[in-house]
Amino acid sequence: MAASATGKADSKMSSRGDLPLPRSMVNLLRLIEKMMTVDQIGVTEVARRLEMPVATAFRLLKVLEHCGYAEQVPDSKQYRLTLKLFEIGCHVASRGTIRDLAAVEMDRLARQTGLAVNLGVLAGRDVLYIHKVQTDDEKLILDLPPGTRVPAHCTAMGKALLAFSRGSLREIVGEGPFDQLTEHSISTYEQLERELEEVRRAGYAVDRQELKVGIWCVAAPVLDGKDNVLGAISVSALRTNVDRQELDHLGLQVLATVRRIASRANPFSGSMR
Amino acid sequence: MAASATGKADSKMSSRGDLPLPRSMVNLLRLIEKMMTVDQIGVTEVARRLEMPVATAFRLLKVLEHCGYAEQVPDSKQYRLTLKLFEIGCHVASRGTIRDLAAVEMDRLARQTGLAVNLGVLAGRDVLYIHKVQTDDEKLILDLPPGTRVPAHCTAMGKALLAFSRGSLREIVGEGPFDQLTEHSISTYEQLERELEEVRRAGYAVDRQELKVGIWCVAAPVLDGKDNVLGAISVSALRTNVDRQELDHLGLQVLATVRRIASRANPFSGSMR
DNA sequence: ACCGGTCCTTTCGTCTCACGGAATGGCGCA
DNA sequence: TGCGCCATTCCGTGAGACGAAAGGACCGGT
Repeated sequence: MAASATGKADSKMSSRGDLPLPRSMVNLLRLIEKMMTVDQIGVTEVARRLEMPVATAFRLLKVLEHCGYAEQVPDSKQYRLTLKLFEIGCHVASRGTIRDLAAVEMDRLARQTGLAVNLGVLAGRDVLYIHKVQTDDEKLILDLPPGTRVPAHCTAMGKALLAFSRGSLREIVGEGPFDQLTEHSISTYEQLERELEEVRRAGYAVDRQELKVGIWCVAAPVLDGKDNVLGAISVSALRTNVDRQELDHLGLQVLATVRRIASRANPFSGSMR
Repeated sequence: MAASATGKADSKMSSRGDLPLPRSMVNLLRLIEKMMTVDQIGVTEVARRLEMPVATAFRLLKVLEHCGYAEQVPDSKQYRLTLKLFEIGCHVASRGTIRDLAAVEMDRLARQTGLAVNLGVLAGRDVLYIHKVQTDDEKLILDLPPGTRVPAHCTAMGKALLAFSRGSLREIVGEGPFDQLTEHSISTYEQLERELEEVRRAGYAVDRQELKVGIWCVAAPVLDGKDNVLGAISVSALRTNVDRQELDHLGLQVLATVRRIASRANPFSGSMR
C-alpha cells in the first residue's frame, strides 16, 4: 500500500488531479456500481445520476448489454444487471482466497460448536465476509452474507486480521475516533492498539457485544508460511449461551481450525487485499 | 521478435452489425474476464492475450486499479483483481434473485432429507448455481459452488427450469444434439421435449445419472404469482442410497419446499416493471 | 381524439482523447 | 557487463467518443 511519503521526490505537485484516466472507462465502472444498487434503471435516470448526457448513458448501457453484463427488461425498456458479475465475482473469490480450502474446516467447526462460523478478509478498514456456515436459527441472530462489509475495529474477525497484518495500523484504520456500533465498541486508537496487543498474545480475538448487543464472537487469523494474513475465521454465539470458560475453549477450537486450514495452503503466499 | 503479424482484422462485431460499440469500454470488460481466470498478470501479457499495444493494456489496468477493481502486487509488478467484483457480484445475486428467501427453506430441506440442496437459475442454455447447502461428506460426491455453470439439459434443475420457462425451447437450447456428460444424458431435441412434458405433468424433474454417474437428482421450479420461473431447487443423492419410491417422496418434499419459497415472495417477482 | 409529458433510441458534426509506436529505466540473468 | 524482458512514460495523430437535438413510442390527463 505504499502510500504517500515521497514516492518520487520531485517538486511536481501531484495531489491527484493530474493522472489522466479515460473518462469513458471510468464511467462504465461507475455505471456498474450504480446499477448494482437498484433493481432496474432507465437511460435518462442513469444520465441524471451519473451526470452525463443521455446519449452517453445509452452507449454505456449498450456496451454492458452487448457484453452480457446487463439486459433490457422487455416491458419497461429499462436495464438491469445480469448474473454475469456474480459468476465473475465467485471466480475471483475462489481463486484469490482460501474459501475453498477453508470451507471444509469451517463445516467441522460449526458441527463441533453448534455455532455460526464465518470467513472474512481485510478490505481497507473493513472486514469483507467471504463465506459462512450456520445452522438455521442463527440466521435470525446475526446474518452476514458473503459480500457484506463491516468495520474491522468492532468485530472479533477484524481485530484478528488487524492484529496480524503487515502494514501500519494507523494507515489502515486512521486516527479514530471510530464509529461505535454498540456501547461496547472500541472507539479510540489507543484502545484498539491495546486490544490488538492482547490479541497477538492470545493468538485469537474476542468481541463482547462490540458489533451487536447480545453477541459474542471469537476469531483467529489464517496465516501462511511467511506469516502473511490470508483471512480469518470467527464463531458467533449468543452471550447467554456461553460463559467465560467456554469462550477460552472456543478460542482454542478456532485456533486449531485455522491451523488446519493453514496447513492445507502450502504453495501460495499472496497477500490478499 | 514476435511478428505480431496479424493485422488488426476487424473489431466491430457482431451479430447486430450496425451498432458501433466503443472499443475501449469493451476492452475493459474483456480485460476483467481475462483477469478472472488467472492469479495475476502483467502488462505485456495482457497486451499479448488481448491483442493490443502495451500502452493500451497499461491504461486499462490503471483504470481498474484506480477504481479499486485491481491492485498491483508489490513484488512482481503485475496486477490482480481485488474482491470488489466479488462484492458487486454478491449484491447482484441477492438483489435480483430469490437467494435470501430460499436459503432458509433450503436449510430445512437439507435437514429433512440429509441430502445436498442447490439453488440455481437459467442462464442461456446453462444452469447457473447460486447457493448450496450440503452436509460435509457430500462435498466429495458432487460439489457445485456458487457461480458454477452446467448445461441445463443434463441436470434435474435444468430440466425443471426449462420445462416451466416462457420462451421457446428451441431458441434457448438450440437444435441439438446435446453434449452427453454421461451415457444417460439426453442428447436429442425430441428426447428433451418428451422429458420436459413429463416434468410439467409431475411438477418436478428427475435426473438419473445424466450429469454424473452414480448421482440422482430431483428438482422443482420456484414460480411467482404469474408463473414466471424465479429459479429452481434441487436435491442430489447417491444412487445407492435411494430407491424409486424414495425418489417420489423426494419429489414431493422438493415441491413443498418451492411452494413455501414462492409464498414468501409476494411483493416482488422476477420481472416487474 | 388531442395534447403534453416522459422515456428510449438514433443521428451527426465536432473535437476530444484513446490509440499505439517508440523511448526510458529498472531488474534479473547469463 | 551486456542482453532481454518488463513496467512505465511520452507524444502526435486520427479514430471514435461526445453531446445536442431530433425522432418516435407510450401514457395519462383533458
